[in-house]
Amino acid sequence: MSTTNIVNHHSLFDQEQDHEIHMQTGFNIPFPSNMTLPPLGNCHDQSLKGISAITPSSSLSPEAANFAQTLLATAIQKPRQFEDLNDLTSSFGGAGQLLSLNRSRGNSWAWGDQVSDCLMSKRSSGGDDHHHHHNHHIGVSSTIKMKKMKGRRKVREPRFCFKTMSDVDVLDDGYKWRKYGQKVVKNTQHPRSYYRCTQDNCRVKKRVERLAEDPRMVITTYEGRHAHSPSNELEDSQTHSELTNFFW
DNA sequence: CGATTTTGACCGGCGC
DNA sequence: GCGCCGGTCAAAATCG
Repeated sequence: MSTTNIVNHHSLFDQEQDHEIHMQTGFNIPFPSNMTLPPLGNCHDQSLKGISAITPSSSLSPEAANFAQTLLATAIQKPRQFEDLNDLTSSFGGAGQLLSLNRSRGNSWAWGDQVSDCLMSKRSSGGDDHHHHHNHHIGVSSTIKMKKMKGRRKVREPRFCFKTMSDVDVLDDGYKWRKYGQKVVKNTQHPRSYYRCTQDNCRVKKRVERLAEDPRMVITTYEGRHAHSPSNELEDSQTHSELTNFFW
């Protein structure tokens, strides 16, 4: 077992000093050493540029898919720690078949390319770069400090997205969502939908769209972390046990 | 009738 | 500055 590092986006402007951004990582989970995940590819979707790379789905072995499935469910529903994996409910075994998983690396934030440019140069010169090509890492972990740009201090919630082959647009992830917007995406006929977690005081958002090149693919992007567990009752949490027990 | 969806308005960042 | 674009708001419509 080696370790896979799941990377979430953390972009925090230091509240006191105006000068630094800290990129942080998420968490580590066990990863069987005899399994290889497909290499990170590039995301062609303009709207997702900088958010993450998307892995080619066809090269995913069943084991890897199963692994990724567990991974995703864990990341979504138990983002903070990976203990207590028994009551983890994976809802991806139904209509939506998970084919690929991708982790975010560099990011281009809403306020411009300065951040991502700095990030990229930092990465290419930094010592963490070799991790990119390591088979047993989905993502990369590092802590980066960089200059903050002028003006407003803003906080970006951690984000990650994944790609799914699915007929249904919104995958049941155990949380309850309320749609608050829909926009047409340039160069595709498929709209993008915006959802917010219905839990009070929970500002987690997700958006769902279809890949322009392959409309069978659904791209789900999560932003933020739930400060609560899935409010839905764990009515039939036994049907996913074969998935969640793959490793534990 | 409360909750959710729909859908155009609105807004801020960015490029020209 | 202006227009485009991604994201959000919110009022009306719809749902259950």
